[in-house]
Amino acid sequence: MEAALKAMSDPTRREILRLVQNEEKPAGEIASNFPVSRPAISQHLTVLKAAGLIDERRAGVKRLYRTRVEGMAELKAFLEMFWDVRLDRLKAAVEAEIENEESCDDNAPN
Amino acid sequence: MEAALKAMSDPTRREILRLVQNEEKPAGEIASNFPVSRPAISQHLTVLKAAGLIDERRAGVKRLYRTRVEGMAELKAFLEMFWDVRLDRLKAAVEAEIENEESCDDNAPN
DNA sequence: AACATTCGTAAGTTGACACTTACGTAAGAA
DNA sequence: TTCTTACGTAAGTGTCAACTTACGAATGTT
Repeated sequence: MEAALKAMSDPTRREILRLVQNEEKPAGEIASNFPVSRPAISQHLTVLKAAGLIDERRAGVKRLYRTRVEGMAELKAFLEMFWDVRLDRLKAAVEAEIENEESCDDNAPN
Repeated sequence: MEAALKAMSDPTRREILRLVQNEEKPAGEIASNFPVSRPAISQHLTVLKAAGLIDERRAGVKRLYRTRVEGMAELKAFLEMFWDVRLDRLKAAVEAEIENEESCDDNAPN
């Protein structure tokens, strides 16, 4: 999960995920969409695979990649959980913020 | 947005976000929850603030932090869009909830 | 005034990371 | 077999990020 979030934090890897979202694509074709070298993309694919966000399949001399739905679902669930705690409080937080803008009291906590 | 995702990819910063999710907390109290030094946490707070994920307020000699709901909502909307849920509706709903704090209906459009 | 508290900032170190070029490997074609 | 295609891996480099200690700034207290 930690690895998945870190993998997602790189823009190149996010674009890779987008490219292989619905269809398998060979590494070379994926790399052709980026200005960096093919080995660089290969390393990104390794990171994504280790994070459980993509699957690899060998077809002859090629290696086909595609997003791993389970991994994406796990990451999504983690973030949903992360936000759900706040969503409960979202309304209250906004309301509190509005009220604080109105009455500027000198709160001295502690 | 890039900054927000990168900020979220660090476990210490995620824990900080969790700590200040509902209430303002001074920097020192936040730092007391971690094994690293106080300046390290101060730097994390700077990163989170630059990413728009937390707000800072000065109260006397202290600095109070808490999550910035707009920033979190933006990041959430971005990720929702990423895993291709048709979330134009939810995004609009969240934004409406932030701006139209008057009409607090509990729409949960999934 | 002098001092204490709370905290950010400066400067330096270490390790991780994204990238490069060079090379190795596996599969199919000639 | 030999050659070519499609890759990953190794090794090295520059940059950035997370951390440390030392110090300074701002506020509150005596």
